[in-house]
Amino acid sequence: MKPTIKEIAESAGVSQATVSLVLNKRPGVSTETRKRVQDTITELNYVPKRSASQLARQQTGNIGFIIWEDHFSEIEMFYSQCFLGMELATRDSDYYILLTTVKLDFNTRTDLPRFLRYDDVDGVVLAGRVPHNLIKLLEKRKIPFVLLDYEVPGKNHHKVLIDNYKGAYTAVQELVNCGKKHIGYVGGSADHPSIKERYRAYLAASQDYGFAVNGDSSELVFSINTEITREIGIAGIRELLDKDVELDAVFCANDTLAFGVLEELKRRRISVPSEIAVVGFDDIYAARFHSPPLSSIHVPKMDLGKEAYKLLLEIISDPTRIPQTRTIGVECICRETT
Amino acid sequence: MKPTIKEIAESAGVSQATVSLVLNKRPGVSTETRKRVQDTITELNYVPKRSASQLARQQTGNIGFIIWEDHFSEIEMFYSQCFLGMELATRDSDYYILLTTVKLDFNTRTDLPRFLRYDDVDGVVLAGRVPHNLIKLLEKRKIPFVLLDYEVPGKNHHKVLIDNYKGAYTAVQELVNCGKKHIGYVGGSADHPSIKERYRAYLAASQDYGFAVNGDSSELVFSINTEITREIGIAGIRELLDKDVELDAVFCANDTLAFGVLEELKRRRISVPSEIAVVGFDDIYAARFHSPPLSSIHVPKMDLGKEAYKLLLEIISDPTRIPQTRTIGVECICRETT
DNA sequence: AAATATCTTTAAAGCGCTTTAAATAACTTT
DNA sequence: AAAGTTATTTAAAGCGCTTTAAAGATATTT
Repeated sequence: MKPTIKEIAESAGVSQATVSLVLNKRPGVSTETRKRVQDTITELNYVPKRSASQLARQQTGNIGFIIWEDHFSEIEMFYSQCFLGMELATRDSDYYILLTTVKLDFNTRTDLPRFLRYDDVDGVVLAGRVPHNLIKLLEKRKIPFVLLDYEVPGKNHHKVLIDNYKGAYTAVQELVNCGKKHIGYVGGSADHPSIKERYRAYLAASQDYGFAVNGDSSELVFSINTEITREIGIAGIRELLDKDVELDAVFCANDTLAFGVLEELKRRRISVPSEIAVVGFDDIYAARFHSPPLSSIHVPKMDLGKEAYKLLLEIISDPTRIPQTRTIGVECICRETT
Repeated sequence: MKPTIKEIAESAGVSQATVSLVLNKRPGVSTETRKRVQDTITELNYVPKRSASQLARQQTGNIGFIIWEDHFSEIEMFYSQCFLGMELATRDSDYYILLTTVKLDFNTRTDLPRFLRYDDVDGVVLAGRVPHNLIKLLEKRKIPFVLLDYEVPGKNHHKVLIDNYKGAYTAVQELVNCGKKHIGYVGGSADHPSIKERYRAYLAASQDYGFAVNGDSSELVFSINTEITREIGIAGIRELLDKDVELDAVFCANDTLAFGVLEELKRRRISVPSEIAVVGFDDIYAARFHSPPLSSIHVPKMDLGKEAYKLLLEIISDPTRIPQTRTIGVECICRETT
């Protein structure tokens, strides 16, 4: 049988309390005793039992990771990578992560993740778009949580976001640096907070670099409020092209759109990037392997997860802390479309 | 404060033991008492504390899910989907799944997942290719485990596999049904157990349907033992085409290869499927969206996970059980390349 | 040297369940 | 109606830690 703290105490000739103290690296133990205990621990190959310490110290040692099921299965693996980054970050703590998916139209009563139903977590990370009633429930139950790459307009939550504004601005700058002067915008999901930011940055850049005509770049913009697909990208570039305004570059709100744009450009035999340059956003896996390889804004997904975790830890240790937003930087990866 | 079993007992006018009995749906409680207890439980909104019951009953209630980190990040999401299926399956049990990744060249001493280091799991699922020293360690420690879509040649482990043989055979049959008579094979990773099976099935079918010349179909085969990529697919079909044997269809050991094959076919302006039909294996996400959409063998990934979980439960409850293999069926999805 | 302050160490209670063994109640048999 | 069965119920011990309050050592002041 595995040794318990009692065996260690006896074997080291001290009390259980002392062993517990050294186990948790707490002060109040003389250096010699500490060493002696340490040694018997390694000698007897002792590992403390989680359930016992959890019970005694009244915490679960788990943190939940909740994600909309469609997002998890998504080909881009954005949130899976965030999860991975977080998992890596937890490795030198003693938190375990419980990953689960939820439906977007989920019912607080019937669909609640088990770890919430049984109060088995000390905190929760909500990745991407999640049901608002879930968020409300967490607030009501006073369970510490942080939003990852998501925000509820008008609400003040702890969250970690990617720097959409800076990323988009950088993307446009890249285009400008390529000598482009008439930079269009193709976007979907117009009410998504991230997309809004990207659009806002585009607009600002269009002012700053003066490719807005009389302060108005609307002629260069295609923005629609439907789910983002490659087809939307195609439709977008078509509209801009057919409008017959001058156009020598396009910033796309994300890579999927950019693929659509490139597809249509190829169909029309418009050369990229010489005639029209393109840059996307997200730097999804396929961007690198696309032909031509797509220039895009790279998002350090693992870092997002790691940061969410670090923030959550802070909230857990001080639940009264006022909501804060942490922003993760991005960078432009230039490939062959610029 | 949340009520404990003691409050429930008092409120229902019974002993803690009785409450525990009804909590665990165990016999030995009269129907009326059971109901009364049940009612106070719901009334007081009681949920048992996990750590307490775990401690008392000496089990962890966790099961580990280990996957090679490269596999987890893979674009096909094969194992993530398995995980999802498993997670779904656990929802009406009270097991939590702890997901972690390992490096393939991992060191048993330094890289051991925490839940293994601290004995925090009742069982483990190993998804896909995993380090053999990990497997050995689990055996030595007598931790119940099942392999998911993987096997160690010559070793007898509990495992759940996809029916590679049947799938490949079905694929070839599909080609035969299309009226094809000279069916080639393009494969990579020749020493991978799954690929071997697929190849074996191809060979058998070539006999059965008589497209092997004098019992020898080697002229129609391109098989190489390197990592599978699209380029290998291209190289494969080139070799077969340039050999100048009759060829009117190709079965590819997986979809990635098939994409390569289709690319080269398109380049050579060979029409698909009329001149050469193609079928892949795995039915990855991109298969459906490829142009033309690829016919492939669909693998129910969620079912794999679910089955692994069910098998693991059985092993946990009876660790002496002799190793068994469970096979998950597959089906041919016919799209536009056949 | 006595009194006081500081540092170590520990006895013991408590966390919230499960389970065993014994007590009690409810039926059946003689 | 007493004895024997069987079905219910429960007291109490135990799971393996943490933590508090107090005791015991040791060092510092008067």
